[in-house]
Amino acid sequence: MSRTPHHPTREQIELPMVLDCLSDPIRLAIVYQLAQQERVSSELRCSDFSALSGKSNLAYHFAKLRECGLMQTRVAGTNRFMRLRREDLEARFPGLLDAVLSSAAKDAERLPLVSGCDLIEVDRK
Amino acid sequence: MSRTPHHPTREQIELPMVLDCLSDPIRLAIVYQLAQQERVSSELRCSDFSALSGKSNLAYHFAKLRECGLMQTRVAGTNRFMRLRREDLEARFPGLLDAVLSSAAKDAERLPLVSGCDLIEVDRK
DNA sequence: TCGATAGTTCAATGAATCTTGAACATAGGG
DNA sequence: CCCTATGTTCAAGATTCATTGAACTATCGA
Repeated sequence: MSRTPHHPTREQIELPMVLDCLSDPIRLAIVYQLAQQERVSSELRCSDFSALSGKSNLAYHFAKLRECGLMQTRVAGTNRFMRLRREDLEARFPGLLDAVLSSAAKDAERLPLVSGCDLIEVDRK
Repeated sequence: MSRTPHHPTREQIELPMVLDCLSDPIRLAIVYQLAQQERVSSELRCSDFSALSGKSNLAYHFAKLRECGLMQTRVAGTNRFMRLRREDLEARFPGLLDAVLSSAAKDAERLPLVSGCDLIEVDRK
């Protein structure tokens, strides 16, 4: 559990995998919330997403989001801090992430996008 | 077989379904080829995609593309003419389709995007 | 009317996916 | 040093998905 999880390099990011990752409502909500958080701190803990599903199911979705290159995990003590790989995504597929995010924002009422917690208070490390 | 297949209304188009549709390489290739074709005629027959897979598998993917609102089918005799629902997509999720298409174009070598037939000669009806 | 063509529909199979709970590993606080 | 909190991993289940071939429908042309 101590090693940093595997992430693909920028060039290894594949379009179908990215789209497939974003097509799951829970993962879309995770990415959406991470994007919202970028204005404040750019990182969130796993437990910040507990409203979306159970721990073990979230770990499964986190793994998929890492494997497809959408986000990165930094291990710090017993916490994992996740952040969007925005620069890599933008270099690889310009405009794609923002187009998906603004589409998701437009449909916020229909999607399980983080009911309640708009922005999360941050005070860490 | 004579009735026009079901299509969702503009407002019924859902983001996760659209992304899921586009995450399949064959469907992405279909959409990509339809977009290429827009410069010439905006419509293609089912058989124009026969390089991608067999007839019955293509019918399966066409159905998914219709159900999620990405394309429309017009029945004309024994042919079906398909075209992108670009205006509806643009109204619903502005910029999304173009972002995906330009991302696909950037990765054209990695994707099964219509080997060979760049643009298809059109002379119909 | 007969035959060929264009697509769909159906059934079946194997693969992949999502979800859950239990067990596990690791770090931090008393 | 124990106890707790944070996440991961594993096994199992149910569901969905992609692919294939065969059967079918409907239209057009000779």
